[in-house]
Amino acid sequence: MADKIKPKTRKDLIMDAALCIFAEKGFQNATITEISKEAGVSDATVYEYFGTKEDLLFAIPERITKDTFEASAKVIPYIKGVEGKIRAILLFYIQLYQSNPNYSALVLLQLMSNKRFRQTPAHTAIRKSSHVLLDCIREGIADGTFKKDSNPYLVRSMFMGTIEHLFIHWHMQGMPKRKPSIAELLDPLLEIVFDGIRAKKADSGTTLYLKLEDAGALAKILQKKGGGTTS
Amino acid sequence: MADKIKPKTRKDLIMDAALCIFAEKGFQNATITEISKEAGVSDATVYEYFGTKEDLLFAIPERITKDTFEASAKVIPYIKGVEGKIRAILLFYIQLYQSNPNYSALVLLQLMSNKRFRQTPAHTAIRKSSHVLLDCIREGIADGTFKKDSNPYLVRSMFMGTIEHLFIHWHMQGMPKRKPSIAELLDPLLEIVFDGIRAKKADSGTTLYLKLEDAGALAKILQKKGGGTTS
Amino acid sequence: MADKIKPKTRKDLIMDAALCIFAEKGFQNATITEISKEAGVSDATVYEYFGTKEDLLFAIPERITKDTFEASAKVIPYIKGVEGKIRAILLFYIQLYQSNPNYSALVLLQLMSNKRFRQTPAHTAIRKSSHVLLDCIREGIADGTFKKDSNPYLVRSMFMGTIEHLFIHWHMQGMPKRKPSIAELLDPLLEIVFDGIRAKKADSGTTLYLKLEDAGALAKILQKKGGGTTS
Amino acid sequence: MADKIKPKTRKDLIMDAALCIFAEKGFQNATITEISKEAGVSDATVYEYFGTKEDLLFAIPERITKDTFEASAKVIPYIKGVEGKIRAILLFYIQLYQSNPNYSALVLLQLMSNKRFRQTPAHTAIRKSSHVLLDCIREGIADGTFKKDSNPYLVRSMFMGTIEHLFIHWHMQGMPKRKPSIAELLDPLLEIVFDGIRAKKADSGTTLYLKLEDAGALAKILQKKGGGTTS
DNA sequence: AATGAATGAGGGTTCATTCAT
DNA sequence: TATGAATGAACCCTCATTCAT
Repeated sequence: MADKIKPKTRKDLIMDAALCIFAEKGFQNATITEISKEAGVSDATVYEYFGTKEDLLFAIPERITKDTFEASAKVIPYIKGVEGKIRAILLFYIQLYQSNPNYSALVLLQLMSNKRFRQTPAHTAIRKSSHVLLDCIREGIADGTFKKDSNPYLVRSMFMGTIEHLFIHWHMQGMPKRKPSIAELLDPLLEIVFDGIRAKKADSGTTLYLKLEDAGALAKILQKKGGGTTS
Repeated sequence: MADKIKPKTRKDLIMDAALCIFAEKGFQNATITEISKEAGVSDATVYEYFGTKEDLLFAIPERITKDTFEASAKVIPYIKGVEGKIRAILLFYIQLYQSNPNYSALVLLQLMSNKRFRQTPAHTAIRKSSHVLLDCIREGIADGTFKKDSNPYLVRSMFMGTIEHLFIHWHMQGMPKRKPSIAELLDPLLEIVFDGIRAKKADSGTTLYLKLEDAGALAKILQKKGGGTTS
Repeated sequence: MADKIKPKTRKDLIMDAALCIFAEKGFQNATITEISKEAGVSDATVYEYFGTKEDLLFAIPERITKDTFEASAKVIPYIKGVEGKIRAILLFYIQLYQSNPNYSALVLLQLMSNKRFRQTPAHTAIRKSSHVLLDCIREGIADGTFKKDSNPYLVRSMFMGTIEHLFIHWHMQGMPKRKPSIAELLDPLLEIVFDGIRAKKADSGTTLYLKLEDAGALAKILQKKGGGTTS
Repeated sequence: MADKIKPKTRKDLIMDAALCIFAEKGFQNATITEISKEAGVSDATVYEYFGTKEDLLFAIPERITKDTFEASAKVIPYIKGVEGKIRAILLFYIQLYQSNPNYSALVLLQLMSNKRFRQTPAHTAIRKSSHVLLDCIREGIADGTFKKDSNPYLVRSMFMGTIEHLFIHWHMQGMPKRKPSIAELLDPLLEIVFDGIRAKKADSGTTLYLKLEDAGALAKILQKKGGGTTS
């Protein structure tokens, strides 16, 4: 456990400064001079490490995204059940975004709408992770956890869209302290979606939805054997 | 109902051109010269109508958004039931975005992350509409349509986030023809969310989740009186 | 003879200033700021008229060269005899170079060694003029004025090379007043070259080299047969 | 004749690389980084040997020019007759330029128009050689080989200007294989110039120009005493 | 109302050169 | 001696914006 505390290299300093400035003022309104000053180096030094202002921009998520998704990929396989896997993936996202607000501001507000970003390794990592999520959903459909007629793309958009929407609004409002933090909204979110797409079969024996006024009828049913509802 | 076909004013021509260029290249990468050329006027003429480039940017959603939400506001009151109202509101959004891709590209990719946009009349209209949606959700909770413990903010984010996510991805992929158009995904989306937040019983509103192997225990409970929840 | 004195346009002012600065300091060492200041306009104004610093460079000889060679082309046809034509062409060059030292400095010292200049209209005009000169030499060979075995390319290089060499050295020495001006050297130059390539006799054209001390032997030979020419 | 194969020093490597790059892209468009990479050393090493980029530029012709003109100076005195001497000097130039295209490109296209180059030792050597050429011409005038009224400066410019012109064009056209190589044009060049400036006196007894059909007349003349022609 | 013409202000990028190691 | 790392100093070029006509 002997931690090698890597001393921050100049390259790291520049990226840190750039993340800070880009997140605060946007890519176009940030200047190299401002970034280099924040990093404590000269303009020219920035160009020693990054060919272009845009290269610098794209280098930032590359480092962070790579680390995160590698960590994510190591954990996911150990989780059993698609619902648990999905929860884990989304939790990674939320924690990444929440623990590094500058990063999430950058990705969600600057990069997502940048077409050239779609061709960077960082975006490839994001896409890959997004694909893992999609596969989990498909797996859930295949193994009967979720309804057969669920649209996995829609479900993924529901997860990612909701989370991104929450973060975007959080950022646009100046990142106020939230009573229910966004992480705390994950389970309610999952509950709603899973509840909406979960297969509810009587005989297979998973879950039962019933209304209490049917209690009498239910009692009878139960004495015979099983029964369920669907939406 | 004699339609006044308004002849396109110079102002409209400029806004049309600007919408087109802004959507295609982004606000920062668009130039006034390019827009004025597209509009068939001179650079200086643009400044006759709009004080700054940003004023021009903000003027575009103002016109469109206002019209749309006025139309929306007229229709909503006539719809009975929160689920129907919510559906109507979201359909307005989707149709607006889908029928005017340049507009949705502008709003979703350029404006949403612009802090100054939040202080424009156009954003006020959007916020108002967003508030109507929130009110519908709250109404649904209050009238027992939705579960008492639903988080209306989360639910709204689910609706809006999902729809925006679908449109953003559609734009980023070059707006391909989709097999299920985004409009066609509205009902599946609603079904999942409503199913996830709908109160399972009209009068009491509590919900019971149980597993069938507890059927025996349940039968006893039911005979006494009761109910519980599981996730 | 009503002269329209064209007022110098801004474009002309810029080109004049640029010619001046480029000739003095060289293309690479001249700055747009310096030129625009000399022209009494702003940097940006230079770019209103010329897309690039290099465009500005190439625009200068275009104007001058075009005028000169048009004038030249009008006069040449009226001159009879290839020697007269050649003299006229070279005189045009010399007068152009001499009356506009900045221009000749630019062309001879900056542009001649610029590969991209070779693809400009100005260079096309120069090439055309150079071709006219070559044609005159060929014509002289064809019509018996010059020796059949003269190499027209070499002869052209002798004319142009000599003139350019004289001007280059004149420039490199700071354009001193010359006792024999370069124009005054034209006739001596022509005399030497023409004398060297002129056919000594129309019909036979073989050449004899002999030394006078062999006069006695020659006399005998001649009484038997023959006679010849030398170059 | 035991050759000392000098191992290429780092300094030589750098100069070789620089010659190569300068010739190809021009002084201004070449970068130290490019040169040092080509030489296999670091940027800083270049500055170990050469104070500035321009020093490096000027160092290149110094080495080559010195060697050449020393060799030239050793040979010339052994040649009898000014025409032979002139021929030898020009042949040295041509062979130098032709055998080392990068060098000639550098000298003719980059250095000739550089005012500071005129103050370098390399240029002094060139000037010295040029002066030897001038002295030969003067000697020819003085000893009656050439016409008394010949302008030695003009004659020198004719030699040097023609040769340089031929080489410049050869370079600007991408150094194509020439049918008559430039070296092969030397004698035709000399023939034309010498023919144009050679003193042609009957009594002094040098050369005779005559046409064969005049043979009869000539025979008579010769029996009296000499005769010549002029242009 | 409309615009041609002009520009101030600024930004990204390059590169010769330096210097501690 | 050799160099990796760093930078100061420019320069080209862009463009939103202005204003006289």
